[in-house]
Amino acid sequence: MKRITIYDVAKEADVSLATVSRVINGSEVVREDTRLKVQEAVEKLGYKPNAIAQGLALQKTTTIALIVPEASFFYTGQIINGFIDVAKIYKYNIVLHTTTEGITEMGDIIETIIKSHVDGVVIFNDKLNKEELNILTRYQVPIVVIGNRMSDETVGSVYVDYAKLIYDFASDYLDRGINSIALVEDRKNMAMIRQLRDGLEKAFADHGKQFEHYIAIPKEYRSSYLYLQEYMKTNRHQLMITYRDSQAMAVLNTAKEMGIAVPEELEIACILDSKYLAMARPQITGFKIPDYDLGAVAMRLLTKMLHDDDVVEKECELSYIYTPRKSTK
Amino acid sequence: MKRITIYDVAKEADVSLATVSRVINGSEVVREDTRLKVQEAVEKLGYKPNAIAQGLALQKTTTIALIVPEASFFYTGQIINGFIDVAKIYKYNIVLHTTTEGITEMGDIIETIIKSHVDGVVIFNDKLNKEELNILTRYQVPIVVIGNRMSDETVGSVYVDYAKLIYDFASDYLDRGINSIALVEDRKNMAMIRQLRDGLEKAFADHGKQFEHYIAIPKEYRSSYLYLQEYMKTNRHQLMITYRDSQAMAVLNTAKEMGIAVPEELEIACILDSKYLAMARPQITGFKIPDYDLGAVAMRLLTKMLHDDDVVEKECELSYIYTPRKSTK
DNA sequence: CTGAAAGCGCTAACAC
DNA sequence: GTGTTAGCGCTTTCAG
Repeated sequence: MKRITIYDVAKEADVSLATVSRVINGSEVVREDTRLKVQEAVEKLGYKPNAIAQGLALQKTTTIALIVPEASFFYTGQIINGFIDVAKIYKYNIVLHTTTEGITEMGDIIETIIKSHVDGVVIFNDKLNKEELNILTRYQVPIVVIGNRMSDETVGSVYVDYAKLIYDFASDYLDRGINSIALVEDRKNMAMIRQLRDGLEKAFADHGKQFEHYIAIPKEYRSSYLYLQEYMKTNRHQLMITYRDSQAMAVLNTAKEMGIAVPEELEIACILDSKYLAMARPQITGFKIPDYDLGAVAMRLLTKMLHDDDVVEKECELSYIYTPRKSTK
Repeated sequence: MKRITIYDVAKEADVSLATVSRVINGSEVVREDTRLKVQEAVEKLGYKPNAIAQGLALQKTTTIALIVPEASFFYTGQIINGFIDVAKIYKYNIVLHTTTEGITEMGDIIETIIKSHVDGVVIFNDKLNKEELNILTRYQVPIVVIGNRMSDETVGSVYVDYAKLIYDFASDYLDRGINSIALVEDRKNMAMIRQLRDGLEKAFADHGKQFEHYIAIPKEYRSSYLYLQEYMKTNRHQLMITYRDSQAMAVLNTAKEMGIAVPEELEIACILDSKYLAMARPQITGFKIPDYDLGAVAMRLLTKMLHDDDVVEKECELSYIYTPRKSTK
């Protein structure tokens, strides 16, 4: 069965292919009865316009590329969900790219994106260097970055100010004289951690102190849990802040094993909130990061950049919600 | 800056566009010096072949569509990861579609998929009726289904036999005279639950008994946790099996609150294993479902169907790994 | 209101 | 070896 084309429809309806094209694109200037004739033919033949050919002719694909890191798919998943939901509204298809450490370099992805002539790209990735964005820009692909604040002519961004988040949080503790605060790193997300560290250091500096307890989990440890067990044998803090839920749970479990009372002796807070935090006992304090919204707003911003020529607000800061639970006093 | 085409390169290198085409496609029959001349021009101009135009000319897009449910993105995320990893190997792009309850009907997705002329589609979705697959088949799009066993000329499938999984698991308990077994449903994944129920019923039947404790969580409950608390006040079982990790944790937490000893008085097992199961205390028994592999094998199967004309094994059953932990005796 | 024809960028016979 | 040319399926002036 040969795939049927606009030409077949034209013949069937006894009109020119130009007319068929007008009908399927909802052009106003077609007489009612010819429209019906065409629609019947379309129906009868089961014709579906070839998006590839349309893309070629129109010089636009109505698809946009989304780049995310392979890791931490739970958080990423929400971003994708938000993203796709609004992409749908605007009828955009989305092609998904993931950057796998060592396997798929960003460069290759950029390359295929350029070749595929997507209308725009949204990038949620830490290992993001300006260089690569510039290549995209050179090929005039509109870009929205998730997670990093940045913008210029063709790039917009949607982000949460993690530095401010942790600055405010820690300052409150420092105000109350609680100084032994530790931050558990996450190698998977260095840029994010960078921000957290900056915020924390600033909070300490503003209190005339210096931040010292940055817990970097050595590469050789398979899970942060194993290392934290080790670490907590010889180190005690009043507040431990982790990036991921799994790290917070590791700290909590270790504390339990060691008979450290949470939150009385040790308080725990996690940056990235998740439902699992609420399932732990005691429930762990977290910050609701608007992951879904990051995706949704990014896509929304992109459509704006695609359609409105006038200047729009290219930097969107989204806010988090502090969600105190039982692991903090 | 006008997007530069094969024609520009041809002019720059002073050859015909056919030659340029040969070079970029690695045709052997080009003389070395012309090849170099062309490559220089490509480099100088920053030329990237237009995949859309190639798609039109070649009648193939090297992209495949992946349909997943929006919900439960953790498990889904792994499938996507596996899927993408092997798609990369074969240089396929992937366009992602999600079926949102009430918002995006499968029908619409099928429609856009047909229009976009992807080379194949992989579907991981419960609400999957044969009807819709047939439409795809009619337009000769090769399909691989994840999760349901089925196949014919143009469709293959990759799945785990949940019925067998739970049959074996429950039988072992029944053999030992443990009959009070309950299954917690999950409304999000009815087809899966159907299988579990079938397996359980069969196990009971084969032991001359009847399975009775199917715990359906009423729609009005926001979280299964709230309902399970309620339920467990008046119902006691020896073994409770849940589908998701969150449900297992809800059962565990409730048991703790009520002073029910796990696993002494109540055993808990979860079908879909996750790292969170290992973080609970006691750690919860689960079955490692090869989610990543489901995605990877599906994509692998699809490429086979795309390239090899000869018959291949169209049904792949993947096996789970029983992972006993502290919540079972 | 409708048709003819010129592309969109690239590939693939078919010549030379 | 390399160039010419006819599509791939659709959109869009430009005539009529």
